[in-house]
Amino acid sequence: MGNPDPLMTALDDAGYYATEPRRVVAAMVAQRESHFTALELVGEAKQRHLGVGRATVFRALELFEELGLVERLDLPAGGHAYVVCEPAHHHHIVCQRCGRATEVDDCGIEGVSKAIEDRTGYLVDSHRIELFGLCPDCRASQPISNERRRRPSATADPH
Amino acid sequence: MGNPDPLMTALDDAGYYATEPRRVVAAMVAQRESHFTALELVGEAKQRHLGVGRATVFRALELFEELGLVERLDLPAGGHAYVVCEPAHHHHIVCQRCGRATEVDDCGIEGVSKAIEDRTGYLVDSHRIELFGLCPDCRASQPISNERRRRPSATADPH
DNA sequence: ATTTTTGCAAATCATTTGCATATAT
DNA sequence: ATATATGCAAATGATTTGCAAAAAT
Repeated sequence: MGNPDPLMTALDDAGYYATEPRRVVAAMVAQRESHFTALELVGEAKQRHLGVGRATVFRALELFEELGLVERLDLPAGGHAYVVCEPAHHHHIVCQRCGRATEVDDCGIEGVSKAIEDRTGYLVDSHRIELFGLCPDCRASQPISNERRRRPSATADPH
Repeated sequence: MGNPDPLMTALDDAGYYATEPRRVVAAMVAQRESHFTALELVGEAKQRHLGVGRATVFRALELFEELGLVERLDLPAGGHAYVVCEPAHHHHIVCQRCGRATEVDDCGIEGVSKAIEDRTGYLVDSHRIELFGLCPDCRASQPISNERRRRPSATADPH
Protein backbone atom coordinates (compact mmCIF):
# COMPACT_ATOMS: atom_id res chain seq x y z
CA MET A 1 0.00 0.00 0.00
CA GLY A 2 2.30 2.68 -1.30
CA ASN A 3 1.93 6.36 -1.51
CA PRO A 4 0.30 7.32 -4.79
CA ASP A 5 1.07 10.99 -4.32
CA PRO A 6 4.23 11.93 -6.19
CA LEU A 7 4.85 14.91 -3.97
CA MET A 8 4.68 12.77 -0.87
CA THR A 9 6.76 10.07 -2.43
CA ALA A 10 9.48 12.55 -3.22
CA LEU A 11 9.33 13.90 0.29
CA ASP A 12 9.64 10.47 1.71
CA ASP A 13 12.46 9.55 -0.63
CA ALA A 14 14.35 12.59 0.53
CA GLY A 15 14.08 11.44 4.08
CA TYR A 16 11.47 13.83 5.38
CA TYR A 17 8.59 12.76 7.53
CA ALA A 18 5.43 12.06 5.59
CA THR A 19 3.05 13.89 7.83
CA GLU A 20 -0.63 14.50 7.54
CA PRO A 21 -0.35 18.28 7.22
CA ARG A 22 2.15 17.89 4.42
CA ARG A 23 -0.16 15.44 2.73
CA VAL A 24 -2.92 17.99 2.96
CA VAL A 25 -0.78 20.74 1.49
CA ALA A 26 0.43 18.40 -1.24
CA ALA A 27 -3.15 17.55 -2.11
CA MET A 28 -4.14 21.20 -2.31
CA VAL A 29 -1.14 21.91 -4.50
CA ALA A 30 -1.78 18.96 -6.77
CA GLN A 31 -5.27 20.01 -7.68
CA ARG A 32 -4.40 23.55 -8.57
CA GLU A 33 -4.63 24.24 -12.26
CA SER A 34 -2.97 27.60 -12.29
CA HIS A 35 -0.50 29.31 -10.07
CA PHE A 36 -1.31 29.95 -6.47
CA THR A 37 0.08 31.80 -3.52
CA ALA A 38 0.95 30.52 -0.11
CA LEU A 39 -1.83 32.60 1.37
CA GLU A 40 -4.37 31.18 -1.03
CA LEU A 41 -3.58 27.74 0.30
CA VAL A 42 -3.75 29.05 3.84
CA GLY A 43 -7.18 30.44 3.02
CA GLU A 44 -8.35 27.20 1.45
CA ALA A 45 -7.13 25.24 4.44
CA LYS A 46 -9.04 27.51 6.77
CA GLN A 47 -12.27 27.46 4.78
CA ARG A 48 -12.25 23.74 4.35
CA HIS A 49 -11.24 23.23 7.98
CA LEU A 50 -8.28 21.18 6.96
CA GLY A 51 -6.52 22.04 10.16
CA VAL A 52 -3.19 23.12 8.78
CA GLY A 53 -1.88 26.44 9.92
CA ARG A 54 -0.22 29.32 8.15
CA ALA A 55 3.29 28.44 9.19
CA THR A 56 2.88 24.87 8.10
CA VAL A 57 1.73 25.86 4.64
CA PHE A 58 4.69 28.16 4.23
CA ARG A 59 7.06 25.53 5.52
CA ALA A 60 5.64 22.83 3.30
CA LEU A 61 5.92 24.99 0.22
CA GLU A 62 9.45 25.90 1.09
CA LEU A 63 10.25 22.23 1.37
CA PHE A 64 8.52 21.33 -1.86
CA GLU A 65 10.43 24.05 -3.58
CA GLU A 66 13.70 22.81 -2.17
CA LEU A 67 12.93 19.41 -3.62
CA GLY A 68 12.06 20.93 -6.97
CA LEU A 69 8.44 19.83 -6.83
CA VAL A 70 7.14 23.30 -6.98
CA GLU A 71 8.58 26.50 -8.30
CA ARG A 72 8.16 29.95 -6.94
CA LEU A 73 7.52 32.47 -9.66
CA ASP A 74 8.18 36.17 -9.50
CA LEU A 75 5.27 37.68 -11.29
CA PRO A 76 5.72 40.80 -13.39
CA ALA A 77 3.57 42.77 -10.98
CA GLY A 78 5.95 41.99 -8.15
CA GLY A 79 4.06 39.30 -6.33
CA HIS A 80 4.95 35.66 -5.95
CA ALA A 81 3.14 32.53 -6.88
CA TYR A 82 3.88 28.85 -7.00
CA VAL A 83 3.36 26.27 -9.68
CA VAL A 84 3.78 22.55 -9.57
CA CYS A 85 6.52 21.29 -11.79
CA GLU A 86 8.64 18.38 -12.78
CA PRO A 87 11.65 18.11 -10.53
CA ALA A 88 14.82 19.60 -11.97
CA HIS A 89 13.07 21.32 -14.78
CA HIS A 90 12.83 24.99 -14.32
CA HIS A 91 11.44 27.18 -17.02
CA HIS A 92 7.85 28.10 -17.33
CA ILE A 93 5.66 30.20 -19.46
CA VAL A 94 2.82 31.61 -17.48
CA CYS A 95 -0.50 32.85 -18.75
CA GLN A 96 -1.17 36.39 -17.63
CA ARG A 97 -4.86 35.84 -17.80
CA CYS A 98 -5.61 32.41 -16.35
CA GLY A 99 -2.37 31.76 -14.50
CA ARG A 100 -1.75 28.42 -16.11
CA ALA A 101 1.91 27.55 -16.34
CA THR A 102 3.44 25.36 -18.98
CA GLU A 103 6.88 23.89 -18.72
CA VAL A 104 9.20 24.81 -21.46
CA ASP A 105 12.03 22.61 -22.49
CA ASP A 106 15.38 24.06 -23.29
CA CYS A 107 14.74 25.93 -26.51
CA GLY A 108 18.32 27.01 -26.86
CA ILE A 109 18.54 28.66 -23.50
CA GLU A 110 21.62 26.74 -22.52
CA GLY A 111 23.32 27.96 -25.62
CA VAL A 112 22.42 31.53 -24.79
CA SER A 113 23.78 31.08 -21.33
CA LYS A 114 27.05 29.84 -22.77
CA ALA A 115 27.21 32.75 -25.16
CA ILE A 116 26.73 35.15 -22.31
CA GLU A 117 29.44 33.47 -20.29
CA ASP A 118 31.81 33.91 -23.17
CA ARG A 119 30.91 37.49 -23.81
CA THR A 120 30.87 38.77 -20.26
CA GLY A 121 33.55 36.68 -18.65
CA TYR A 122 31.15 35.77 -15.90
CA LEU A 123 30.89 32.24 -14.65
CA VAL A 124 27.18 31.53 -14.84
CA ASP A 125 25.82 29.78 -11.82
CA SER A 126 22.11 29.89 -12.25
CA HIS A 127 19.53 31.65 -14.28
CA ARG A 128 15.97 32.60 -13.88
CA ILE A 129 13.90 32.57 -17.00
CA GLU A 130 10.21 33.16 -16.84
CA LEU A 131 8.00 34.01 -19.74
CA PHE A 132 4.62 35.62 -19.53
CA GLY A 133 1.91 35.79 -22.10
CA LEU A 134 -1.39 34.34 -23.14
CA CYS A 135 -1.98 30.63 -23.31
CA PRO A 136 -3.61 29.17 -26.42
CA ASP A 137 -7.01 28.95 -24.74
CA CYS A 138 -6.92 32.52 -23.55
CA ARG A 139 -5.72 33.68 -26.92
CA ALA A 140 -8.75 32.07 -28.44
CA SER A 141 -11.26 33.45 -26.01
CA GLN A 142 -9.74 36.86 -25.67
CA PRO A 143 -8.21 37.79 -28.96
CA ILE A 144 -6.07 40.88 -28.85
CA SER A 145 -4.86 43.00 -31.68
CA ASN A 146 -1.45 42.84 -33.25
CA GLU A 147 -0.41 45.63 -30.95
CA ARG A 148 0.77 44.09 -27.74
CA ARG A 149 -0.21 45.68 -24.48
CA ARG A 150 2.29 48.42 -23.92
CA ARG A 151 3.54 50.20 -20.88
CA PRO A 152 2.58 53.86 -20.65
CA SER A 153 5.01 55.68 -22.87
CA ALA A 154 7.51 58.03 -21.32
CA THR A 155 5.94 60.94 -23.13
CA ALA A 156 2.43 60.18 -22.01
CA ASP A 157 0.73 62.21 -19.36
CA PRO A 158 2.60 61.35 -16.20
CA HIS A 159 -0.43 61.47 -13.98
CA MET B 1 22.77 75.43 -16.94
CA GLY B 2 21.37 72.02 -17.71
CA ASN B 3 20.98 68.98 -15.63
CA PRO B 4 24.06 66.76 -15.90
CA ASP B 5 22.33 63.87 -14.16
CA PRO B 6 20.93 61.43 -16.70
CA LEU B 7 18.37 60.10 -14.27
CA MET B 8 17.06 63.57 -13.58
CA THR B 9 17.13 64.49 -17.23
CA ALA B 10 15.03 61.47 -18.06
CA LEU B 11 12.62 62.34 -15.28
CA ASP B 12 12.31 65.83 -16.55
CA ASP B 13 11.88 64.71 -20.13
CA ALA B 14 9.06 62.49 -19.06
CA GLY B 15 7.30 65.44 -17.53
CA TYR B 16 7.87 64.75 -13.87
CA TYR B 17 8.95 67.40 -11.41
CA ALA B 18 12.66 67.53 -10.86
CA THR B 19 12.58 67.78 -7.11
CA GLU B 20 15.36 67.91 -4.59
CA PRO B 21 14.45 64.59 -2.93
CA ARG B 22 14.45 62.88 -6.28
CA ARG B 23 17.80 64.42 -7.06
CA VAL B 24 19.12 63.04 -3.82
CA VAL B 25 17.80 59.56 -4.52
CA ALA B 26 19.16 59.70 -8.06
CA ALA B 27 22.56 60.66 -6.73
CA MET B 28 22.58 57.79 -4.26
CA VAL B 29 21.54 55.40 -6.99
CA ALA B 30 24.12 56.68 -9.43
CA GLN B 31 27.05 56.07 -7.16
CA ARG B 32 26.13 52.51 -6.31
CA GLU B 33 28.46 49.99 -7.85
CA SER B 34 26.46 46.91 -7.12
CA HIS B 35 22.83 46.21 -6.56
CA PHE B 36 21.04 47.82 -3.68
CA THR B 37 17.72 47.64 -1.93
CA ALA B 38 15.24 50.37 -1.28
CA LEU B 39 15.91 50.06 2.43
CA GLU B 40 19.63 50.43 1.94
CA LEU B 41 19.01 53.78 0.35
CA VAL B 42 16.63 54.72 3.13
CA GLY B 43 19.37 53.85 5.59
CA GLU B 44 21.96 55.85 3.74
CA ALA B 45 19.65 58.83 3.57
CA LYS B 46 19.08 58.64 7.28
CA GLN B 47 22.74 58.25 8.20
CA ARG B 48 23.87 61.06 5.95
CA HIS B 49 20.98 63.24 7.07
CA LEU B 50 19.87 63.73 3.52
CA GLY B 51 16.37 64.43 4.64
CA VAL B 52 14.49 62.10 2.34
CA GLY B 53 12.04 59.76 3.92
CA ARG B 54 11.26 56.13 3.43
CA ALA B 55 8.18 56.69 1.32
CA THR B 56 9.99 59.06 -0.95
CA VAL B 57 12.77 56.61 -1.61
CA PHE B 58 10.29 53.91 -2.47
CA ARG B 59 8.33 56.27 -4.66
CA ALA B 60 11.40 57.53 -6.46
CA LEU B 61 12.61 54.03 -7.19
CA GLU B 62 9.22 53.03 -8.46
CA LEU B 63 9.30 55.99 -10.78
CA PHE B 64 12.83 55.30 -11.96
CA GLU B 65 11.82 51.77 -12.66
CA GLU B 66 8.81 52.87 -14.63
CA LEU B 67 11.08 54.98 -16.77
CA GLY B 68 13.46 52.08 -17.26
CA LEU B 69 16.33 53.82 -15.49
CA VAL B 70 16.60 51.19 -12.88
CA GLU B 71 15.63 47.57 -12.82
CA ARG B 72 14.28 45.60 -9.96
CA LEU B 73 15.88 42.19 -9.71
CA ASP B 74 14.45 39.14 -8.05
CA LEU B 75 17.39 37.55 -6.38
CA PRO B 76 17.65 33.79 -6.15
CA ALA B 77 17.28 33.96 -2.39
CA GLY B 78 13.92 35.62 -2.74
CA GLY B 79 14.79 39.21 -1.98
CA HIS B 80 14.74 42.16 -4.29
CA ALA B 81 17.39 44.60 -5.35
CA TYR B 82 17.75 47.36 -7.85
CA VAL B 83 20.42 48.09 -10.41
CA VAL B 84 20.89 51.09 -12.61
CA CYS B 85 20.53 50.33 -16.27
CA GLU B 86 20.19 51.69 -19.72
CA PRO B 87 16.60 52.49 -20.51
CA ALA B 88 14.79 49.84 -22.47
CA HIS B 89 17.48 47.27 -22.01
CA HIS B 90 16.54 44.56 -19.65
CA HIS B 91 18.77 41.61 -19.14
CA HIS B 92 21.44 41.48 -16.53
CA ILE B 93 23.94 39.09 -15.21
CA VAL B 94 24.48 39.61 -11.53
CA CYS B 95 27.47 38.61 -9.49
CA GLN B 96 26.48 36.50 -6.54
CA ARG B 97 29.46 37.63 -4.59
CA CYS B 98 29.85 41.37 -5.14
CA GLY B 99 26.44 42.20 -6.51
CA ARG B 100 27.73 43.92 -9.59
CA ALA B 101 25.35 43.73 -12.51
CA THR B 102 26.36 43.76 -16.13
CA GLU B 103 23.97 44.34 -18.95
CA VAL B 104 23.77 41.60 -21.46
CA ASP B 105 22.79 42.25 -25.01
CA ASP B 106 20.49 39.89 -26.75
CA CYS B 107 22.61 36.77 -27.16
CA GLY B 108 19.89 34.94 -28.96
CA ILE B 109 17.31 35.41 -26.27
CA GLU B 110 14.77 36.81 -28.67
CA GLY B 111 15.17 33.76 -30.79
CA VAL B 112 14.55 31.54 -27.83
CA SER B 113 11.45 33.47 -26.99
CA LYS B 114 10.19 33.00 -30.52
CA ALA B 115 10.95 29.31 -30.43
CA ILE B 116 8.96 29.00 -27.24
CA GLU B 117 6.04 30.86 -28.73
CA ASP B 118 6.02 28.44 -31.63
CA ARG B 119 6.31 25.38 -29.50
CA THR B 120 3.80 26.23 -26.82
CA GLY B 121 1.24 28.19 -28.74
CA TYR B 122 1.45 30.96 -26.18
CA LEU B 123 1.61 34.56 -27.23
CA VAL B 124 4.63 35.86 -25.37
CA ASP B 125 4.10 39.20 -23.77
CA SER B 126 7.11 39.70 -21.59
CA HIS B 127 9.94 37.73 -20.20
CA ARG B 128 12.17 37.95 -17.24
CA ILE B 129 15.65 36.70 -17.75
CA GLU B 130 18.23 37.12 -15.05
CA LEU B 131 21.51 35.33 -14.82
CA PHE B 132 23.55 34.86 -11.70
CA GLY B 133 27.14 33.92 -11.31
CA LEU B 134 30.58 35.24 -10.58
CA CYS B 135 31.96 38.31 -12.28
CA PRO B 136 35.44 38.17 -13.75
CA ASP B 137 36.96 39.97 -10.77
CA CYS B 138 35.35 37.68 -8.27
CA ARG B 139 36.33 34.66 -10.32
CA ALA B 140 39.90 35.81 -10.08
CA SER B 141 39.90 36.52 -6.37
CA GLN B 142 37.78 33.59 -5.37
CA PRO B 143 38.51 30.73 -7.69
CA ILE B 144 36.18 27.83 -7.39
CA SER B 145 36.58 24.34 -8.67
CA ASN B 146 35.06 22.93 -11.82
CA GLU B 147 32.24 21.59 -9.75
CA ARG B 148 29.65 24.30 -9.47
CA ARG B 149 27.98 24.88 -6.18
CA ARG B 150 25.16 22.43 -6.02
CA ARG B 151 21.94 22.31 -4.12
CA PRO B 152 21.75 19.68 -1.40
CA SER B 153 20.97 16.46 -3.17
CA ALA B 154 17.69 14.77 -2.53
CA THR B 155 19.44 11.88 -0.92
CA ALA B 156 21.52 13.95 1.44
CA ASP B 157 20.79 14.19 5.12
CA PRO B 158 17.66 16.30 5.31
CA HIS B 159 18.64 18.08 8.47
C1' DA C 1 12.85 6.80 22.75
C1' DT C 2 14.23 10.17 19.78
C1' DT C 3 13.85 13.39 16.27
C1' DT C 4 11.09 16.01 13.42
C1' DT C 5 7.07 18.62 12.76
C1' DT C 6 3.10 21.33 14.05
C1' DG C 7 0.27 25.21 15.49
C1' DC C 8 -0.31 29.27 17.54
C1' DA C 9 0.55 33.89 18.30
C1' DA C 10 3.85 37.28 18.21
C1' DA C 11 7.67 39.26 15.68
C1' DT C 12 9.80 40.83 11.66
C1' DC C 13 10.47 42.79 7.22
C1' DA C 14 9.19 45.20 3.04
C1' DT C 15 6.22 48.14 1.10
C1' DT C 16 2.17 51.22 0.82
C1' DT C 17 -1.10 54.78 2.08
C1' DG C 18 -3.64 58.97 4.10
C1' DC C 19 -3.23 63.43 4.60
C1' DA C 20 -1.62 68.05 5.76
C1' DT C 21 2.33 70.67 4.29
C1' DA C 22 5.83 72.10 1.07
C1' DT C 23 7.65 72.61 -3.60
C1' DA C 24 7.99 72.82 -8.69
C1' DT C 25 5.94 74.37 -12.40
C1' DA D 1 -2.07 79.73 -8.93
C1' DT D 2 -2.17 74.97 -9.54
C1' DA D 3 -0.71 70.49 -9.73
C1' DT D 4 2.50 67.44 -8.01
C1' DA D 5 5.50 65.66 -4.52
C1' DT D 6 7.01 65.11 0.32
C1' DG D 7 7.23 63.46 5.06
C1' DC D 8 5.52 61.35 8.73
C1' DA D 9 3.42 57.83 11.10
C1' DA D 10 0.23 54.38 10.84
C1' DA D 11 -1.58 50.49 8.02
C1' DT D 12 -0.94 46.61 5.35
C1' DG D 13 0.76 42.29 3.60
C1' DA D 14 3.79 38.56 3.40
C1' DT D 15 6.69 35.65 5.62
C1' DT D 16 9.29 33.96 9.68
C1' DT D 17 10.20 32.51 14.36
C1' DG D 18 9.99 30.73 19.34
C1' DC D 19 8.40 27.27 21.76
C1' DA D 20 5.59 23.76 24.00
C1' DA D 21 2.72 20.05 22.41
C1' DA D 22 1.90 16.34 18.94
C1' DA D 23 3.18 13.01 15.52
C1' DA D 24 6.39 10.15 12.83
C1' DT D 25 10.13 7.44 12.85
